[in-house]
Amino acid sequence: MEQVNSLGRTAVEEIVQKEFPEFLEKEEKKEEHRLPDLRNVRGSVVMRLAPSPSGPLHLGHTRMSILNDEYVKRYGGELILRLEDTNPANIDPEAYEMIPEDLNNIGVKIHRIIIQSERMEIYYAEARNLIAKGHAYVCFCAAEELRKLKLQSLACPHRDTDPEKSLKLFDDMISGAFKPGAATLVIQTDLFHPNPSLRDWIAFRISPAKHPRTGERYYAFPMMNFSVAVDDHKLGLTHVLRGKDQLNNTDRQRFIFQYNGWTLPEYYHYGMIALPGEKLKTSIIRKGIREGKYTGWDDVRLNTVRALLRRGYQPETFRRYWIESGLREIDASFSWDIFNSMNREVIDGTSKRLFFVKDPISVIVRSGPGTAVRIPFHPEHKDLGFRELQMGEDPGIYIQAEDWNNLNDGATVRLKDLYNVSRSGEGLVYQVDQEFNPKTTKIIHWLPRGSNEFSVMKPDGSIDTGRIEKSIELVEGISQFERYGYVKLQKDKKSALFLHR
RNA sequence: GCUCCGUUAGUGUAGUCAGGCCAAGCAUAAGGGACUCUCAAUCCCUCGACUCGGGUCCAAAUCCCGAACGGAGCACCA
Repeated sequence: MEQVNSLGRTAVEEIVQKEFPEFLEKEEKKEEHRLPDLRNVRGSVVMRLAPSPSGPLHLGHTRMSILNDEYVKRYGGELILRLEDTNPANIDPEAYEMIPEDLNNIGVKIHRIIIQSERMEIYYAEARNLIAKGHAYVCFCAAEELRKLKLQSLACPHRDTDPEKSLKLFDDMISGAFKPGAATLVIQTDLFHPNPSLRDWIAFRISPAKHPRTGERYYAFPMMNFSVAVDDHKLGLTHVLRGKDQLNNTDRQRFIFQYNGWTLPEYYHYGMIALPGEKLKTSIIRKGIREGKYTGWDDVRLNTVRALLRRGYQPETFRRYWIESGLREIDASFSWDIFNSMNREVIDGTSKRLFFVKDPISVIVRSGPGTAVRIPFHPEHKDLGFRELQMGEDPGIYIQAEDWNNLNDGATVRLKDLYNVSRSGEGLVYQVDQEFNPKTTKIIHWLPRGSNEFSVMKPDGSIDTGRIEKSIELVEGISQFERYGYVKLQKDKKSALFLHR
């Protein structure tokens, strides 16, 4: 093995090519992760994304977005963005714009946008339809009361109201005859259903909050289980991808399909993904932004799509990650290690290298020749160009405090791409004719005195300060600061956002 | 407590529907090495898993039963 290794890569490849061509072929067949086929696809598919417009999309949303997009692209058909704004109390008017933007930015193609608050008459009509068939009734029980009865499989006093009267009561309800909380429309299912959460469930409730889009036009709003079932059918969905947390809801919605004789879409319930770190609820972030704790929805500390894109994560990375995660029903935790590694793979080849000296200390190099060095922006992609570090007359340089502290008196270190120096007291001394051996001499990066001040904002909220090469003027976008990590440069060229190592 | 779902290495997954080619593949992490004037990238090697117990079968990660563990739901939220 050692012998083989000592040959170097090209030599080994040549030998393998000559002697064992079949190995190389096998190598190329390396399979990409592929999503499983969907059941019962007839020609094309119709699928949907159904976020509630309570804020912009976050990391968790990208999974369903990418998966749906992938399948629609595979089979052809339509991807519908359905904004579920039937709870006026939980709507951010700006989200109607932010969500399509976020989707577009991660490369998800939306064919049609549906807004539920524009479809209220449809829901009312379907509700009347079910009431008339005796599948729903207007209930005046208190929330607690109804819950208690259901747990005991007992009917509430309003369950037997005849359809005629229920229809009248429903019209009263939506036109504002009852106080908030006083009346609901309940779907009749089976009081003896073994799963208590499937017994008679609420389809409409009164919501007095002013709706950002419909104002005070509507007084009673459908619950998601009702509007989702109606829309999934009316929009002709063939396949529905949703989280496991929706399993009970799927079962509830089946009743609507069954009562109407509608054909069910194919449902898939993928497992929950635990996002590491504190789970920040949209409402908490919004509050934080208002109070100035966060700079906005794209604050580097947040896991919103806009924050992650701003830091330099690539649309391709989201896609690869979620395709690899697939549709499994197992709960898993999100792995930043793997996510970052995928992103690194996407960006490395085009990320220009720069020296960023964190916590710089200024030291003098005695008897060093004033000189300039020319370094490629990328060690393997010389076509990305070169940058220059100019020592000039000033014998002073910056190195990282950490590197200085690790350097014993008399010890030698390599100033990358320059020359060797050794520590002598509080300064460095140029080492003439010192042969450089990377195996024994540690390499550190450095900057000529006079380099620009710079700071890096990190996702944990901390800030690294230091100095950056003047040639940052020639670089934009994502850069790799050597021995530090990948960052996204800001337009001002005075700061960057930390991406990952 | 009730209902439903799941359980492959530290992490993410392939394989499970149609049992044998799985003494379990890939990625990532970790350790070692090659290369390299970055602690990056690239390349090589190593480490490491079918939750447990029964059953069916010539043969089980794969089918059946049970247990344990984990998760989701049990809202006039979505």
